[in-house]
Amino acid sequence: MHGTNGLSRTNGLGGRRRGRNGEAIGLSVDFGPLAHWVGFNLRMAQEAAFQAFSHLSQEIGESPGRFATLTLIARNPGISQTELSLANGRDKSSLTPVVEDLVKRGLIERKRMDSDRRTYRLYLTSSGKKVLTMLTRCARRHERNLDRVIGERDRKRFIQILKKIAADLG
Amino acid sequence: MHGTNGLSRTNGLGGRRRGRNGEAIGLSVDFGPLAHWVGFNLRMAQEAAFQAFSHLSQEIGESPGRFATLTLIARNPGISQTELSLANGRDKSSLTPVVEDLVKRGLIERKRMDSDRRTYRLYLTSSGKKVLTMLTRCARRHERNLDRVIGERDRKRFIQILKKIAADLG
DNA sequence: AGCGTATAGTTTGACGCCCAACTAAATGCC
DNA sequence: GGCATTTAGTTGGGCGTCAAACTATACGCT
Repeated sequence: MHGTNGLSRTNGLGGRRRGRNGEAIGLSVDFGPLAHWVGFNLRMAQEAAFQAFSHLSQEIGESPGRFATLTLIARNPGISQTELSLANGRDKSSLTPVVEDLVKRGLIERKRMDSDRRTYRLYLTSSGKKVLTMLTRCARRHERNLDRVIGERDRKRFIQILKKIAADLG
Repeated sequence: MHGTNGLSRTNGLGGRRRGRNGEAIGLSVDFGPLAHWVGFNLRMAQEAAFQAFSHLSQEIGESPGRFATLTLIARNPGISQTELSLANGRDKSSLTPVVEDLVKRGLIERKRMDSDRRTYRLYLTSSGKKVLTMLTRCARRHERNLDRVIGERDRKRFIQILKKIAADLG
């Protein structure tokens, strides 16, 4: 160890680098304009939140990506895969393997429609409902953690802004 | 088309579904608890912002992921790959192909250290600086768009909260 | 009825990411 | 000096994602 290691990730603002002879060194990194930009911080926050939820949901043996999918099916029984993928913000092709897996594991059911034999309709099975209940508990715990970080005062406004970003840039 | 299609993505809040006989249908989707949860909205916002920047940066023929990497090298000349990956919030192994590509295209330079022959030090080349300048212009445009959506009044606080989430959950 | 167009879902290929295992080099301890 | 431990970076496997091409159904117009 030569003194160039041991990066601290703690200081949220890009810390000053303490260049000796023009070289950059550890212990703090200059984030430059990244520190003030929304895009970068949005990515870092999302990543951190996702990781945290991922750990929680892994405790009950479910992948975090399944959660939004199951919730949306539960709230919109009979939803089609395309509608689902739009609501979930993913390409419809990404949904194919997910749906396959959920069907195989008996968490959801797909039915062909009579009137339009192209579309499927998706429904939660009772075992899917059980899993969703557990995942939801998990998510609530996660949300409580986030709420503590954000603070009750700013929470509503914060979510409003997130929604606005998703809507206006979509 | 049977009336079950044409999902509207516009209404940010999970709209009411208009179930006829218990079936869910298009035109609006019930997001249930997802609508109020930070995690979901964080993901949607990040995805939207990323997509938007991706389109902008593709106009100048660069992948959006390169941007933070180049900026961090520019601000911290001689940074090591591990430091870089930490600052950037990615696994160090993800950096290997990126660095390879950037070196091959002449945007950065790697030098072995004499004192510790395991670590590389990364530097921007002059052509790398040119590319970064273009990318930065691009990013500023992107940020202006985001600022318009967020509003100048909330911007500072918003970024503060994002930073706090990344720091506290990291 | 028939043909062109639109739509639902799948397939394929590429990419970026993580994690775990690995190699090479440095450090610490005896 | 020698050997266990730590560290920097790479490799390989797997996963989730997108975009484009594809299949099949449905719709509209004449």
